[in-house]
Amino acid sequence: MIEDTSGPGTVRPGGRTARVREAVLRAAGDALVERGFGGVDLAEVARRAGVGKTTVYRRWGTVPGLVADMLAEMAESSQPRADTGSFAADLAALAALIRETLTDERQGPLFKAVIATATGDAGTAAALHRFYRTRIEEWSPCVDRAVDRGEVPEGTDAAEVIRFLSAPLYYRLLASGDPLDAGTAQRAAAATAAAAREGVFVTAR
Amino acid sequence: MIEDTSGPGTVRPGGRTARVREAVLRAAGDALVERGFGGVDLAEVARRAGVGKTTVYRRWGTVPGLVADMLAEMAESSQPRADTGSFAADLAALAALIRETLTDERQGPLFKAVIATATGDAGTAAALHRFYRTRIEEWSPCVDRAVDRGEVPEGTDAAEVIRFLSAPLYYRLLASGDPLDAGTAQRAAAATAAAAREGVFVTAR
DNA sequence: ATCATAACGGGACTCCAGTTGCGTTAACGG
DNA sequence: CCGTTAACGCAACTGGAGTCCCGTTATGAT
Repeated sequence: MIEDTSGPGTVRPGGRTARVREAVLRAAGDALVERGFGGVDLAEVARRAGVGKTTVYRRWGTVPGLVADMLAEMAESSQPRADTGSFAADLAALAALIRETLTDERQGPLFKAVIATATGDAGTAAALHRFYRTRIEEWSPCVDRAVDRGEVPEGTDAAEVIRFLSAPLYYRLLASGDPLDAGTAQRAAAATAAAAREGVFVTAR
Repeated sequence: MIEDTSGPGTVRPGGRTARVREAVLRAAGDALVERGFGGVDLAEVARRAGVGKTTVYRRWGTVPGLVADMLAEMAESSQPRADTGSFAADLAALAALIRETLTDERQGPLFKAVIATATGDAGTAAALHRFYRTRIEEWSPCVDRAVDRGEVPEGTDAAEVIRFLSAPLYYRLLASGDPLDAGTAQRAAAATAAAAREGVFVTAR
């Protein structure tokens, strides 16, 4: 199975192909929000995107394939990062941002559907993990600055702090079903800050 | 659409019906573990359970319907609760137990699949939320005892403590994909204990 | 401007998940 | 033990998701 990369075997990501991808990903997102993973069929996505269904089946093949491509797209658009000058306030801002995202009328159901898809497909799972890795890296500087300011101990694992902050919100969204109110976000920030100050997230070295 | 509950309209949960339910739920669990939600069709479940597929379609109708019934079953079998005499140790024991469950070869994939199913079906979601409510209530006494011993402040919300303890483990299982190692469970316990001691989970009253 | 071909689109076709109709089994009340 | 009927099982049916074939469009290189 050796691929011939010589000759005029070019790829064509421009013009029409890009437009088709954009339209299909948008339609797929709409379908996921409305029906969730499981209620999406590619034929309908194709119709709503104004695209031949053969195209969708050929390029993406399955719903998980489509979702994986969506996640690659989502990982590129970056979020604004807070910089208040205080560790606790930075964490509170991030917790509030995550809460707003997960309670958003569109984003909430979309994240649910995407995560559900990832539970059953290795490729989608890999794309999802890449997405969270980039998001976590974007916010890590908040923790690193807090270390520099002496608010939390040297050696604190920034990524682990962000994960612990996010976790309670995702837990409610996906598992317990308890309301995602502002108090929960505040508690998540306060709990993470308290634990970080005590050195719970210091990496053994 | 008024149902006639009078007359000899009896329900028959005994004998054969119970055996069929047991066989079908087990087969459904196996299918969920192997293929995940999305890769399960009721016809195959019926075959593996040694049961007519009409029966499965009539009693449960859809995969989410089946999963909701599984969750009702799961909510009944209770877990052993630790009682070490120390708040930190109790939390560590619970964190370790959750970690073992989620990394178990069968339970891990099963929980993933069940949660994925719940994201797309209100009935399954309700059953899932009931499941977690009962589990959280089972472990709440650990926190209440800690309050009695004066290890954490009066007014600490036991359910919220348990949720915060569980969350990091579920977050890794479902979202970030980072390894669910023993250290993570320990950090979850330590972080929750630290936050609880500082009164983060004290309910405003 | 021209050409080779990557990528798209329409429509017929297939296959099987889910439905329906009806006969059979066995649970439960008497 | 017997009768009623809830619940099950078999087999035929159907609708639409996913596949295939082949013609069309338009991209990118020259």
